[in-house]
Amino acid sequence: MAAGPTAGRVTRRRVRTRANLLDAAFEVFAAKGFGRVSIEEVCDAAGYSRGAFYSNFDSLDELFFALYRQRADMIAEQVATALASDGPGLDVPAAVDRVTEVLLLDRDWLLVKTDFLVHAARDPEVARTLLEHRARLRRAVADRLARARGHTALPAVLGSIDGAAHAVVAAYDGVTTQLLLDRDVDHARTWLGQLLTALLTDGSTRH
Amino acid sequence: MAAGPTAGRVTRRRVRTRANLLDAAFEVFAAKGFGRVSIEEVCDAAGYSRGAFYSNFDSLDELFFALYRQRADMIAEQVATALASDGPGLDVPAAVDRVTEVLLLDRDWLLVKTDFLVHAARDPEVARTLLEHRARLRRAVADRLARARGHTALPAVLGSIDGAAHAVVAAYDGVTTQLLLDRDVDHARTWLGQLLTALLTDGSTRH
DNA sequence: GGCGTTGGATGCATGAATGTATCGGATACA
DNA sequence: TGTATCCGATACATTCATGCATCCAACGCC
Repeated sequence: MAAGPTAGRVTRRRVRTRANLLDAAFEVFAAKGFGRVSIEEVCDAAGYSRGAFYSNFDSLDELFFALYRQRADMIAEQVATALASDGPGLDVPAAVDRVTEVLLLDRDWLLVKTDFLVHAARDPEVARTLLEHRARLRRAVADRLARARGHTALPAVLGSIDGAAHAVVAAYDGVTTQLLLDRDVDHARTWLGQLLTALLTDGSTRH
Repeated sequence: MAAGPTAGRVTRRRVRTRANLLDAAFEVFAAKGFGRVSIEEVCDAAGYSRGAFYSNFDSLDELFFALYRQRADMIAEQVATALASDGPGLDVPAAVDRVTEVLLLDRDWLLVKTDFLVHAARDPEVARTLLEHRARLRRAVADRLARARGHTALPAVLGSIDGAAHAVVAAYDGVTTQLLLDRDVDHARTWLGQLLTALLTDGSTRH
């Protein structure tokens, strides 16, 4: 952890600069990628000097980690609230629309998240954080599916509701990859909708 | 492009060192990630000095690009042959097994591929190369599905055979992400099998 | 096997990023 | 308003990677 006062004295100024550094870092990381960003670039973008940085963080890695947590928490909350509302029936298209609005909101977040994935893939400690985030998303989905049980059928191949939730996250990951490459957000949204429909609804209409 | 002889004279030695550099680069990139690797590290791993590197490549980026093309071609070919064989009927579990054997062969390739994705996401030129690779995979899958038409039903939500092929690749991407995080190859294989089954076969058995 | 060409090794100069130590100004609290 | 503390700026030393220019050895071709 960074230095910080031993306990009290949460200086107003400090939280502001910390937030500014995180915001600037998000921009810069999204634009150039974690591996190609220097500490100084972040500081320049935020309008501070390196002294400010080292006063708040120990390394770029730590900043990156903090940044991910901050944004991931935000997203997870938004998804949860987007799914928590309305009754027991599951209107798949409507629910999908609401969720994709959040999950595929901006490409910048996907870029940063994928950078973080690459990071996590080589550090089990970091991986745990990312897995937790995914678990939160899954839980939100599973909760929603559980309330819809009996109203809507699920494919048996996926096993439990938990399996279905896993599938939803996998579909999200798959569409993310495609979106990162073709930059077509609208197409990604409809495509994710189709995928989820294929996975979650009765697919008896076949050809 | 790197210097290289003006035209002829493809020195035997040259191709060998180039191949050695590429192999070493694969190891090093997989282990540390593209963003954290220096030219000298690659040279050390390959047993050459930087002079050899600059004689064969102009930059780390170019080496990385060449490395990706090399491996991607290999994989695409393997997948195509794994799917081209046997008759018109589609035995999903068997086909899936054969393909996952290739696609989820080693984690190192997935690591490098994801690094490359991050790279491509910020450079449309590079993205095109990756999209071509994915298109080749899709085509192999679509060809296989086309031959199975009439023998097996496909979900209508996915639209055409091409849509189904897209879905297969998306599932692959989704499982890749999960595998990078939990490092459980066996689980990833069975999980990919379930997903593909859910996407491609008649899901009339529901609960 | 000799000779001209090519490939790779070595040494050096340059630029950039990092981390730290120190200093001046802002901030919170009495 | 005064003062002790904290925060961020500046300057510096150090390390590291890069790219080039030069040199020796291996190679291909006759």
